[in-house]
Amino acid sequence: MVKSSGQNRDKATEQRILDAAHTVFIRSGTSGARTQQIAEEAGVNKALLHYYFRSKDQLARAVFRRAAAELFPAVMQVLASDAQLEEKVRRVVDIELSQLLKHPYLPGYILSEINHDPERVLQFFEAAAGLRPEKIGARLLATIRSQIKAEVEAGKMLPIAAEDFIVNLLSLCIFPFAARTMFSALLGQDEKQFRRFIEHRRNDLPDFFMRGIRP
Amino acid sequence: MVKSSGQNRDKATEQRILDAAHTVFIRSGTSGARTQQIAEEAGVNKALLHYYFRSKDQLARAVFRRAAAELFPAVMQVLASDAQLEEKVRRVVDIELSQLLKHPYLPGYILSEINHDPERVLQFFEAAAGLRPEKIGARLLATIRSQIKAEVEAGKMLPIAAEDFIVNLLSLCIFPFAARTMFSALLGQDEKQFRRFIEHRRNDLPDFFMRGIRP
DNA sequence: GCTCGATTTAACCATTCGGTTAACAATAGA
DNA sequence: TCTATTGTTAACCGAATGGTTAAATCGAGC
Repeated sequence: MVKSSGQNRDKATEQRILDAAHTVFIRSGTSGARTQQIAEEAGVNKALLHYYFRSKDQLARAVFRRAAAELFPAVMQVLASDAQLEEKVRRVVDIELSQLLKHPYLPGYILSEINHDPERVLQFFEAAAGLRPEKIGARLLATIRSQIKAEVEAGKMLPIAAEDFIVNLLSLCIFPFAARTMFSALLGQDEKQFRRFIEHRRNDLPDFFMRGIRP
Repeated sequence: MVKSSGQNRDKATEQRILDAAHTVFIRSGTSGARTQQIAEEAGVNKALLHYYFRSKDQLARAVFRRAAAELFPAVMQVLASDAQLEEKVRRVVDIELSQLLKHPYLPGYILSEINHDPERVLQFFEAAAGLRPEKIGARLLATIRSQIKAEVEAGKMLPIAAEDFIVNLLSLCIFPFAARTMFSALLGQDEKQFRRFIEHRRNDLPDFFMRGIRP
C-alpha cells in the first residue's frame, strides 16, 4: 500500500464534499441544511459524508472554520500592524470590501451561526487566529489605543475609544453585506447595483470615517 | 354562545405560546427550534400550538412579524419625517439604541431569518410598514435626497448619496448588536460592559456621524 | 491475474419531528 | 342540570433525518 499514515483520503472528493457543504450550509444554515442535500450537491452518496467527516456536526465545523479563516485574518493583520491609523482605515476598507464582494454571503452565515450556537464564537477566533478572543482583542486594543493616543496628542485626531474605532469601522464595512437582502430590497438594488454600491463605498468610506475622527 | 365570529381563543394562552415561541425561535432560529421546546417553554401541550397556530411555520411567521414590527417602524418614521437631517441622526441613534438595548437579540434573529428564507424580507417590510419594500425605500430615498441636496447647496453638508447616509447610519447602530457576541468576546466585554458601551455610543455616535458629512 | 486495502454505494435502522386524532375538562347559556 | 362550545391533553402517525452496515468497486503492488 501507498498510504504513509492513518488518513489519506481522496483529497479531491473531500474537497468536493466540503464545497457542497459550504454551499448548502450557507444557504440554509447548519440546522436547516440536510445531509442528503449536501450529498446530492457533491454528486456523492450520503454515507460518504460520514466516511470523510464523522458527522454532520463535524462537517459543519469544518465549513465554519474555513469561512472564518477566509474573512478574519487579513483584516486583523492590518489592524494589528504598525501602519498609520489612517492607512489602516484605508486598507481595512479596501481589503474587507473586496473580500466580501467575493463572498457576500459569509457575513450573514457567520453571524447566524454564532448567534445560534455560542460555541461558534470560540471556533471563529480559533480558526481565524489560533488564539482565544480575549488575547486577540487585548493585543488589538492595546495597539489601536496607543496609536490613537499618539495622534490625539499630536493634535491630529479627536479622542475616540479604541473599541468604537474598531466597531465603527467593521460595522460600516460588514453590515451592508450582513443585511444585504434587506438593504437591496429597500433601496431597490439588483445584484449589479449592489456591487456598484459597494465599489463606490471603497472610495467614500475611508474619507467619511476619517472625517469623523479628525479635528 | 358568546363568540361574535370564528376565532375567540384564550388570548392569555395564545400570548403565552407566542412569547415562548419568541424565546425559542430567537435562541435557535426557525429551523433549529423544536415545537416540543416551545410547548414546554409555554407550559402547554404540543397539540395546543397547532390549535392556536396552524403550523410551526405560521407560528414562526407570527413571531417574526412581531419582531419586525417592534424594531423597524419607529426608526423609519423618524427617517421619513420632515425633521432636519441632523435631528434625524440624533433621534435615530437614540431611538434605535434604546430600542435595541431592550431587545438585543432581535437584529441577529431577524438577519438570520432573512438570510435563510428570502420570503422573510417581504414579510419584514409588510409587518413593519404594510408596504412593499420598494415603496418604502423610494419614499425614504426621495425625502433624504432632497434634504441632503438642500443642505449641500446651503454649504452645510458634504455631498453624500442618500443610500450611504441610510446604510451608514443603520450599520453603526445595528451591527454592534447583530455581531454582539463576537465583539463582546473580542473586546472582553461582559453583559454590563456591553450595555455601558452602547450607552456611551448614544452620545458619541451622532457627533461621529455628523462630522463625517459636515464640510 | 490476484490480493488487499481504500473508496463508494445501496439498503437499512432508530430516532426525531411536525402534525393529527379522539377523548377529556371547563365553562357558560338554557 | 343538561348541553353545546371551547380549551387542553395523551397517545399516536407517517415522513424525514442523521447515522450505520455490509457488500461492491477500484487501483496499486506483487
